[in-house]
Amino acid sequence: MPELPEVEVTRLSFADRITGARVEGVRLGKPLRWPLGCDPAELVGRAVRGVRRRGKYLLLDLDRGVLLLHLGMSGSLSFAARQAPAGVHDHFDLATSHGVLRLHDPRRFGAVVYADGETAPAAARLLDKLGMEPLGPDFDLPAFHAGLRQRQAAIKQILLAGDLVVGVGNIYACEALFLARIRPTVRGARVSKPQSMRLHGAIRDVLARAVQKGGSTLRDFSNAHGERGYFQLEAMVYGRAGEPCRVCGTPVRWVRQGQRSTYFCPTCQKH
DNA sequence: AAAAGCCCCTGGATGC
DNA sequence: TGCATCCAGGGGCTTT
Repeated sequence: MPELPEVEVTRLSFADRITGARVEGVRLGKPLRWPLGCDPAELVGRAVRGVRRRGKYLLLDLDRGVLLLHLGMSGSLSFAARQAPAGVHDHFDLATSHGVLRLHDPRRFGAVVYADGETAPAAARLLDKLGMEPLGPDFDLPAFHAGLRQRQAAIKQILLAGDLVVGVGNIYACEALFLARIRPTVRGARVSKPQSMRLHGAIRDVLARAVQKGGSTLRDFSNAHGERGYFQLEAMVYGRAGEPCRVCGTPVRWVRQGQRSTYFCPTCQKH
């Protein structure tokens, strides 16, 4: 579910309210992708300094240490003064003096990992290989183009890999490639300078607009207030196989790339 | 080194 | 109604 826009929308929806809170307790449900990495009791009493995002990870800064949260495919966070009793898919609660932060994640591909700092091994293992932040000042066009040129993989796979640019998942990779008029199967090494320039702009544009719309809610995503996103209504190709391209009318085509679905317009995205 | 597959897990939609 | 199959927003790890 959650790509960069959904993670950022989630962050914005509770960061201010949890900042300054004191941890009062932790409740763990069924196992997530990785173990927490510390005794939950150790977290009690610590203060929440703020919430940052790196790629699709949320970093909950404590006065000592950091909690890395990842929403996986089906995760969502809620933050409320009073939470209902935990449901079968609520696998992590962080009770604080300002309210309870709860991770709901049916598929349990998500994770909550404690590390003594973002450079500590438990965090660095996950964060060190991440690429450029597409909405940040470090999303450098020459570096992006050079990074693409040295790879033989399909352009869409390079975007999803996250080691060149982070946060672009299946929906936004399809959408950005459509906006840039690039065929998802083109090898990175064959992407021209004008194409990578368009793609660089399209990634920023589509992610920023998605944040504005509250993200995409395909099934059940909602921010920490329980509000849904609406960007899916503006999708040009994602999930629209067989439907007419919104630009030229050609039926949108579906292909499989590395066990993921890819959608594109064969006319608008010639190469 | 880079690319391609393999899984982790649950649930909803579809088809017979 | 019941059961099988396929698909789903991710990504680390293992194998080529």
